[in-house]
Amino acid sequence: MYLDELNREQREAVLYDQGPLLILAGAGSGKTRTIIYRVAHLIKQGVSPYEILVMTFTNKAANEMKERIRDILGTKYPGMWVGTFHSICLRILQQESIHIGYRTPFTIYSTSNQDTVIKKCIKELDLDQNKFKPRMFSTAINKAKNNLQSYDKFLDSNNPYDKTIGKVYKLYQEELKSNNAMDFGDLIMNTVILFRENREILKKYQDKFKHLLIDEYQDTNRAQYKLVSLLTQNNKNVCAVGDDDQSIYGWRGADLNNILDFENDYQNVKIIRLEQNYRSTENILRAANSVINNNINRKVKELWTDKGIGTKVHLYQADDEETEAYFVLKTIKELNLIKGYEWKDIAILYRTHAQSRPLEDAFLYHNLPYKIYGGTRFYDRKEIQDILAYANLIVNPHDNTRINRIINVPRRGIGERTFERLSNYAAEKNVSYYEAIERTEDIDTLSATYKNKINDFKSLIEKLKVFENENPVDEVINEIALTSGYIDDLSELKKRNSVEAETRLDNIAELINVANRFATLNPDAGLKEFLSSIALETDVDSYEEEDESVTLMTLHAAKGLEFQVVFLVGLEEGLFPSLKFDSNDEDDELEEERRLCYVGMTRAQEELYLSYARSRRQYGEMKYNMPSRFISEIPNECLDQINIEEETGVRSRKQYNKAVECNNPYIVGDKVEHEKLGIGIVLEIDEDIIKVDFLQSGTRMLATEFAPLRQIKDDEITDSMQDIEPEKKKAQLSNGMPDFTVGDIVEHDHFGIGEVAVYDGEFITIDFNNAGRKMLSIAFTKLRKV
DNA sequence: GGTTGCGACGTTTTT
DNA sequence: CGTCGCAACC
Repeated sequence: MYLDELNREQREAVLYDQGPLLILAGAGSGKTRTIIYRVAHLIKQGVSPYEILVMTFTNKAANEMKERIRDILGTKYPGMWVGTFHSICLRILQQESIHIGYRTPFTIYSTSNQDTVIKKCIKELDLDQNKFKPRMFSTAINKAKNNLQSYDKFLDSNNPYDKTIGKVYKLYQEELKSNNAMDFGDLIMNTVILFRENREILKKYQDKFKHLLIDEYQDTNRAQYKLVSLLTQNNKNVCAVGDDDQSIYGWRGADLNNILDFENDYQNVKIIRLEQNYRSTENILRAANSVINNNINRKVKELWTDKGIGTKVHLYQADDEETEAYFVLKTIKELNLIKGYEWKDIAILYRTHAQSRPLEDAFLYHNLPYKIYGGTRFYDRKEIQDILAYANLIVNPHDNTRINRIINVPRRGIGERTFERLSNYAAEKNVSYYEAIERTEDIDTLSATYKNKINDFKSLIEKLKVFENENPVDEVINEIALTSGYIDDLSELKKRNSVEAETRLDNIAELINVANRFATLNPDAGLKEFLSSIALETDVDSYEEEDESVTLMTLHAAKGLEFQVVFLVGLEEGLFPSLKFDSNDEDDELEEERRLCYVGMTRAQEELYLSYARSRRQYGEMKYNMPSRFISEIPNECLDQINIEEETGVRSRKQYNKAVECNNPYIVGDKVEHEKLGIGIVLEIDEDIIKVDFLQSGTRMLATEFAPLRQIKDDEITDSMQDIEPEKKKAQLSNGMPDFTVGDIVEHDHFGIGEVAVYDGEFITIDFNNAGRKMLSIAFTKLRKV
């Protein structure tokens, strides 16, 4: 009996019969299991699969659910709707598109397509292209759609900036409509509009879906929230599952209040908390719990585990991003060799994609198999977008943006002027580009030569249309690549630039593979379905557990996954948490960063490594960041500091066997020798000025360019030099600074006056009146009690 | 009409 | 450090 496999709370959630149910499921508490068992139970109770709707945020989660429901019931239920918010809405809209003025099939515009259209709008509105970047508008428009706001609200605004947004938004929307295209935001918003304006259609779906289950409810935005509430107006069988501590999509419009206010939105809500964590050891969980405990805006809960204490959370301080990468590499090799972990058991998580590069370099150089998820997305590659533009055109010929993209790709002599004449005609007659193409004879401005060229393009598309009717999708893609001349073009290029052309050809081959897999799995589906499915697909969806390689991904992409070993790298102020917070510490955005940290830490089952670098290249220049405040939020007894001081510096840099280029050769903590002033330690660095604390003569500011300084290597250190540390500490003590306690008012030479917030003997966190919160290493900091 | 070179600019995170 | 867009070149 499947109920035996559940704990008490999980079982209660599965058996709870009618009415709104909120499952607050902590990280690793068996959330997915609970949902699928609930679905299985409903079906066993006689609920038809047709009456169940399960909505998730990622395709990966949706696929996993489908698979596990099938496993547990032993049959496949094709009638059950399980999918992402976007795919569910797409499915509804494709059936009902006529009611909102769209033709079926319409096309979906991804982020990059969106930018293309917006760029065109900016041009058409004659806005200063240096001042107005497409990104500003796409951000604003997406945000508006997430909040169900139309352009009217912006146009009515008194704020000139908002007015401009309104103008672009409006034109953009008209452009989409005439291209018969929708962007991601439209998929949700238009479904809500459809339901609001057509009561009988809404009723149809309300009647159909007797049970709604929503995964990751904490990530719903206003539009998604509205969608759920419309569908559940009459029958309140809504089961929302989520964890407010794992809400990490605020920037995408996710509203934490949707989950925090669930009890107020519905009457007689049953709340079930899943607090037993089945994933991590005690040390990891305690560390994660105490980090997230610093958030104010949350439902208080405390996860527990019976997995045993486990090893402590490891902390490593690196000199720079390269030594950090080397540390990760070295540790992974040891874990594999000594403890027997496999590559696939290990993940490296970071805040931004850019951080993957040094790791990738190190892994490549030392032959460690790895796989990076996300980043430059496969479907965003130029050649893929080009081929898919043809495919989309076959399905939806009114797609002007895509005609524009490929009418002369590869080159077929239809230049800018020719295209302009074509588009002018289309604008004049108020027809789509493709309709204009069908009527080239009417376009007086075109000479016979160019009419012929356009006609050739037309017959290319027409032939592909015929081909598409009779062939599976992978062959259609292949045919496009061939007959468009794209392959020939690349083969030609290959003679001159073999690497570039080679990878592009490989990518096209991979696209054909993807199409082939799709055709095999969905024998009844055609090109239209294939295009919809990949429009909503991301790289993370292709994550495969069987892969024999180490996983690299962003923290966002890691949600929902678990690994035996997790490295969380780049824990530095300014990078993670990413934004520069001034004095207003308890900020929504900071709390979201902290949740992200919590998500990352709770991915680990057995070993968790945290690391930060004292210096890091950002935007091509050296930055010296403080260790992340999140580190100081972890209790000391859970932490195991691998190196502070003895293993940093020259030695590990040498081990990495690579010259570190940098204008300023010093980093904080380096030991240096001055011709006259003797031996000292670098305290602070500001561009090419460094502040050095000399043993004999106190602190001095020096210009690295002129000062007769040299760095002392570790192996040169003589007995007397090794005493630098104890000497320093003694000096501090004799200065009348026995110890600090929280609340002490202190003065720092550079940051000024502040109040001690956290102090653990090693690091001290101070809220400076002017400089904000800083965490400083006590060994390198001169502080005076005031 | 296409290619190459230079300067300005910028980074979270994704369906 | 890269990429992107633009301008001058072939």
